[in-house]
Amino acid sequence: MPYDFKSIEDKWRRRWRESDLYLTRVDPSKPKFYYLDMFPYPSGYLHMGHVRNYVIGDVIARYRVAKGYNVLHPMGWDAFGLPAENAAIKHGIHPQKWTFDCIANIRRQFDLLGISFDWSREIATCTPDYYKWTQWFFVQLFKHDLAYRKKAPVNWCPSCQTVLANEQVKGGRCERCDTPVIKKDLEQWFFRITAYAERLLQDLELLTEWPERVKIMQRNWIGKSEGLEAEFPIKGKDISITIFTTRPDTIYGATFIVLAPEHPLTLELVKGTPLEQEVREFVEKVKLRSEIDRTAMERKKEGIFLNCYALNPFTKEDIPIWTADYVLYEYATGAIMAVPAHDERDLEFARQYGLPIRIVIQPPDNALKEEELQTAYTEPGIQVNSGIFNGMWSEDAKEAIIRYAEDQGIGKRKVYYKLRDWCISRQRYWGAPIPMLYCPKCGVVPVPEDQLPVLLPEDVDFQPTGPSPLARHHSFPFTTCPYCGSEARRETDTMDTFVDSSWYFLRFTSPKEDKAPFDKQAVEYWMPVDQYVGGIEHAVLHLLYSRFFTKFLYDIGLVSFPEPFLRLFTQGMITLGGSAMSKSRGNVVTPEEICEKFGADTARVYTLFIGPPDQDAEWSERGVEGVFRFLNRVYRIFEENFSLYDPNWRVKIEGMSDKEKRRITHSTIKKVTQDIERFHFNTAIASLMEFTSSIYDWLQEANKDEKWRVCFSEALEMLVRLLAPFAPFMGEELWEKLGNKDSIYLQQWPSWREELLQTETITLPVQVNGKVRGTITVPAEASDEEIKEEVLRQERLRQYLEGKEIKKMIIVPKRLVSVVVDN
RNA sequence: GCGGAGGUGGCGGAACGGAAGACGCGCUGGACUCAGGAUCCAGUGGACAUUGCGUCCGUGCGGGUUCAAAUCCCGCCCUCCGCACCA
Repeated sequence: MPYDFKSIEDKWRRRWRESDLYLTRVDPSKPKFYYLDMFPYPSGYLHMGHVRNYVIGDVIARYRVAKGYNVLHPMGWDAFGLPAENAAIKHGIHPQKWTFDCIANIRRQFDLLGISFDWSREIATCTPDYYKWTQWFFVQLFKHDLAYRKKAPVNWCPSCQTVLANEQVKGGRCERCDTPVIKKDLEQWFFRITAYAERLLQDLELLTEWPERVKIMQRNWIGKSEGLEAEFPIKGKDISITIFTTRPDTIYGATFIVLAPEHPLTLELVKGTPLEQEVREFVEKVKLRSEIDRTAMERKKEGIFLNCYALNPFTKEDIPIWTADYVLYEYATGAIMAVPAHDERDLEFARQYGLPIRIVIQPPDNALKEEELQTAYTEPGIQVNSGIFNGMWSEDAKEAIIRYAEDQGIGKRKVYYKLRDWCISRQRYWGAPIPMLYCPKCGVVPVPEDQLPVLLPEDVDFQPTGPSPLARHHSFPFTTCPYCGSEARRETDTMDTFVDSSWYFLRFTSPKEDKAPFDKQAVEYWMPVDQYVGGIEHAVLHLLYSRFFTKFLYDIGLVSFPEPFLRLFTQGMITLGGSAMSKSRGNVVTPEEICEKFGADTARVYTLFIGPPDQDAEWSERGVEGVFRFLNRVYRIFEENFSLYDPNWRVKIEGMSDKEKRRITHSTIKKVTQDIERFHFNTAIASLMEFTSSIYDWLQEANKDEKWRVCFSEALEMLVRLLAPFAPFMGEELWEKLGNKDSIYLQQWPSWREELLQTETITLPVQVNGKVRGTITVPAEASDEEIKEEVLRQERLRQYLEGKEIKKMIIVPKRLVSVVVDN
C-alpha cells in the first residue's frame, strides 16, 4: 500500500473531531504548561506564513503533553477590526457575518492541519460575552484615573478615517494601510500607560526568557531620559519658559531658546506685534505637515525669531527666543535651550540663522574653537566658560549643576519618557463601544457595571465620514443617565482592538465565566503563559499593552503576577519571492493546496524543516517534495516490515542487543528531545531523516535474527513516537498499525539511556601543528598515555613526527589529539 | 545617525573553541524498469594529483589571541529589520 495520506488524514481528522482528545486535562499531580500562540485576526484564510506559527506551537504542546504536563493550548479570534468593516462597505456584508465566515474558514484550516487546539475554550473578542469584560476593564481603568479624555494633537489616518495610537504609526505612516498620517486636534480617550512607564521599563529585567531585541525595542520605545528642567524667565514679562535638557553640563553654552510651534507661548509672545501674522502662518504650516514631511531626510530646519529674550539663569545673559519646527511639542516641555556647540541639531540651526555658538566643554586632548567647529562636540570633556563649574569633568558637572539649580530654585531634576499615553478611541463601528455617557448634570460618567455590555447595534451605516458611524445611529447615542435620569448621550467611539487583545490570554483560562472577566483560581493556576509565540511585529504594540494591563490588574488585586508572558519566542516570516506572503502581492501559498498535493503532515514538517524558526525563510516547493519523500520512506518502512515488528521487544531486548543499533536509536531520542527543547526543529527533523536512513540500512542486512528484530522493533517504535508531534496523522496511523489502542498523543515521551550512547572504541583525528594528519582508533576509556603511544605507533603519522621534537601533545577527551612539534 | 540581526558549497541550511559543509534541494553516475519526473545505491566546496594512501586553498574583508577560530578580540565592507530632530 502506498502512502495514501488523504485517507489517513481524513480518518484521523474525523476521529479527533469526534473525541475529547484535545480537551485540556488537569491532573493535580502534574505540572502545568500554558502554551499560547498570538491569536489571529480572522481576515479570510491562513497562508503558510501563519501556519508556521501554529505548527511550532502544536509541536511544543504535543511534546509537553507527552512529557507529562497539563497543557493549555487554546485558540481564539482577535475579531474586531477594520478589515471586517471595510469588507462590509465594499461588499455589503455585515461585519459580523464577514467575521464569522472567516472564522469558520480558518477554523477549518486549523483542523485540516491537525493542530491540537482545545476548541471548547474558543473565544472571539467581538462577542458580547467577551467585550462586556473589555468594557468592564475600561470602567476599572476610568475609576482608577487611568482612562481619561483630553483634546490633543492625535494621529489621524485619512484613509482609515480614524485616530491611531503612537505605536500604530510606523515611519509616519498608518501601520495598517501605509497612508501618511496627519495630526488632528481632537478630543479622545486615552489610557494612562505613562503612569506605568517606569515599571514597564524596570520589569523588563524580569523577562529573562524574552529575546533581547524585543526588550531593547520596548526599552527604546519607553525612552527614559534623565536631566534637568529649568526655568528661563522671559525678559519684560512675568512668566518664564520651562525647558528640559539631558545635558545640564552645557547650560552655559545655551545661546538661544527654541519653542515648539505648537507651544502656547509661541503665539502669546508675538500677540499684537507686527510678527503675529507671520508666526501664525508658520505655526499653521507646521501643524498641517504630515509626520513624513516633518521627518523627511535632507529637510531643512525652519524657524522664526520671536523678537523676545529670555534670561539664561546661569550666565545671566539675555538670549533670543525662537520658534522652530525641529522642536517637538509632544515631548517634555516642548521647549529647549539650544546649545549649538554641543548639539548637532542646534548647531545646524544656529549656522543657518547666524546665531551665536559658545563652547563650554573642551575635549581632554585639544582645544576647539567656535569658528572652526565642523560638528558639535557631544562627548564628555572639561568645563570651560562655565562660571564656578570651570575645570570640572562634564560628567560630574551634570550632577553638580542639577544640584545647584535645585538650591537656587531655578530648576529641578526630572525624568521624561518618550512613551505617550495610549490613544484608544476609534471613530469606527466594528469594535467594543466605549462604555461612557455624557450627562448634562453628572458629566462624563461610566455605564454602571451591571448594565454592561453596551451592545453594538447591528443596523448601522458603516460609511466612514469622520465621526464614528455609531453617532449616526437612530437610537444608540440616546439614553438616560443611570445616576440622575436626565437625557444623556452615549460615547459613540469604539475601542482600539489592541484593548481586546490585552487580556485575552486571561480569558482562555476560564472562557465561560460570566460573573467576572475570568475565574480567579483558573487564572492563578494557568498564568503566566509559559511559552508565548508570535511575530516580531508586536514587539512594542500588543506586548507592551498586555504588560500594562497585567500590571494594572496586579495593582487592583485581580492577578498576583506582574508579567503575563514568561517565555517569548518570535518566529520569522515565510517569504515567497523574497517578501512576506500577502493577498495583495499575490504570492500566497495556502495550506489547502499543500495538503491536497502532499498532505498535512508534509505541510507541517516542511514548515519546520525550512530553517531556524526565528529567521525568515523562503518557501520552496522542491523542499516540500523532499519532505514528502521522507515521509513516504518512513511509511514504507512500516508498511513493508510490520511482520518483523515484535511488540514484546521491550522485555527481550536486555542482554541480546545490538549495541550499534541501540546507540543510533537512543542518540536520536536524545537529539530530537534536546532540539525540541531549544526550538531547533529543523535539526530535529534532520536527525529523524538520518535515523530513517539507518533503519533502511539495517533492512539490507541478510541475517534478521531475534537480536536484529528486537532492535529493529525498538527503532520503529521510537521513530513513530519521535515523529508524532511533527506529523501527528502519520504518528497515529503507524502507532495504531503497531497494534496500539490508545492515541499516540497520550503516550509518554521516550527517554534515552545514556549508557547506550557509549561506543567501545573511538576514532580521534590527530593534528600535527594544527593540521589533521591522520586518525587513531582507541578504546573509549583509553588513558592519555595509551593515546600517546597509539599516536607514535601510527605509520601515517610517523613521517610528520619522525626526527622532530614533540613539544606538546594536547588530548581533548573524545574529540581529538593535537601534537605540536618543532619546525 | 542610533540600536539590533545576519554574511558558510549551485541553493535552503549544519557545526559545546576541536576533522567546516549534518540534513534537504539540485546535479552526476549506476541499479531496477517498455518507460520514468517512481524507487534504491554511489558521488557531489575549489584547485592540483588521480599508481594508492593524497597536497594546497577555502566560512564577507584585514589584523590578532590560541596547539587549534565559522565560532573569541580589534578595525573595516555589505544586507536586512526597528527607531529616527525625543533636547
